Amino acid sequence: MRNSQAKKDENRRLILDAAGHLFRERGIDSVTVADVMKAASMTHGGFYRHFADKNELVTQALADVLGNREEPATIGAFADAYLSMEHRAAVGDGCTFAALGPEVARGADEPRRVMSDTVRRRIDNFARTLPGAETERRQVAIGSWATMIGAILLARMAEDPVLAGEILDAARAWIDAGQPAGQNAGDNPMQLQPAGPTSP
Amino acid sequence: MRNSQAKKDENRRLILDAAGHLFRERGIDSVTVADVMKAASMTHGGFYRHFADKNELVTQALADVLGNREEPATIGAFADAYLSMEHRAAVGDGCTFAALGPEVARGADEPRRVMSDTVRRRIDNFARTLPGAETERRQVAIGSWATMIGAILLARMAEDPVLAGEILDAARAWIDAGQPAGQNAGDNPMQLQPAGPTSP
DNA sequence: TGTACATCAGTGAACGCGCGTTCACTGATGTAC
DNA sequence: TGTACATCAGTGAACGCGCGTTCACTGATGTAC
Repeated sequence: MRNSQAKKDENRRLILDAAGHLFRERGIDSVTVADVMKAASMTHGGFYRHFADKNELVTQALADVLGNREEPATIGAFADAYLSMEHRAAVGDGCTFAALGPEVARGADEPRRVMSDTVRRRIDNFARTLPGAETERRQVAIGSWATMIGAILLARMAEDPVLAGEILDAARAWIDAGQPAGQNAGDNPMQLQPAGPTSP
Repeated sequence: MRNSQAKKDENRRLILDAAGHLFRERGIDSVTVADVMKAASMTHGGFYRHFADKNELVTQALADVLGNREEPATIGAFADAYLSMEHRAAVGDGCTFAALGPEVARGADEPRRVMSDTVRRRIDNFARTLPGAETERRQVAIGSWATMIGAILLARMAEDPVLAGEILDAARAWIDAGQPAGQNAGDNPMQLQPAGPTSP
């Protein structure tokens, strides 16, 4: 039962979306090709009509999820969404760096390169939206972003929601304190899906 | 060839050390029981004289590595060691939260509880060594720690050592900027092995 | 202190299962005329 | 425009391999007397 090219493209999108969510939610190693195909409403055999192997899926799913950005306008708005209990809970829809950073960093070359390139681009873009001198802008960009990633990680490691909330709030205040007064202008390009689950 | 109790205890220590290093270096899922036993100079069959299953090893190795602390005296000294290219490279001897946080956070209950409890304890201990009012101390403790964890993650994701170095330096400066002037007193209890590889 | 025996730490083969991947098959799609 | 045929997207069984775990075995350790 051959499918049309349009249907194939649509199915490929379903596979990438399912992979992007499942990988972030459960980790790359723990998600099987069959899991992804099932979430995309297909059986596992057809997978290889779309990708050479699992590693190619990982690479493309990462590139896909790291490439699709449309972001809140200010660093403050971004931090508010990022450092929220909703983002803490929505791992599968949340920040890819926080969900998969360590695993990708020690993994295969191609996915690692995608993530590495994205880190550089994000820092550049983020810094560009900040005021001040080059060095200080990059420092604030890096410092703010690192704080957010570390804080969401800590908040997810902490099982107690009260402690998790304190961590997120403290990080939010810490970011404000670290910036020269009167910031929060310009949009930024950092990683965050639209709040709340959006797919499988 | 039965071993003495002393020899058994010694072997158990070898297993825990090997596991602590291998898990951080390659991730828990990617390290097999046979890998750990081989690194401890034994064959895999004897493993179950020490642990009921792999999950128990994970739990105990985490408890072990998260419990053994003797730390630099000041937050500045700690951040200097933490935000270094040496720590970036020494994943297997480095911060457990940065290496395994996401994987443990989404994994089995017992290891997760160990890590969760440690997060709370570290924040408490860290805040205790800082000056100022309670709220501010905890904010600085959480903010500094989150910055460090996020920064080492970003530095490891970035393949380019120059960019990695910039990230670490910027985070270091960001931490100084975020603190009320004239800090850096008291020791702190955060996660970092003695610099440089120490075992298998 | 010596002797006889039970225990049990570690070995290495084996088992069962789940995973990534392959393959024969199907029938709708697309193309050549 | 219609017809004949080749293509190929997706199916589901099967394969090979590696993993966690089990097990019979070994012989040194520890214990009872």
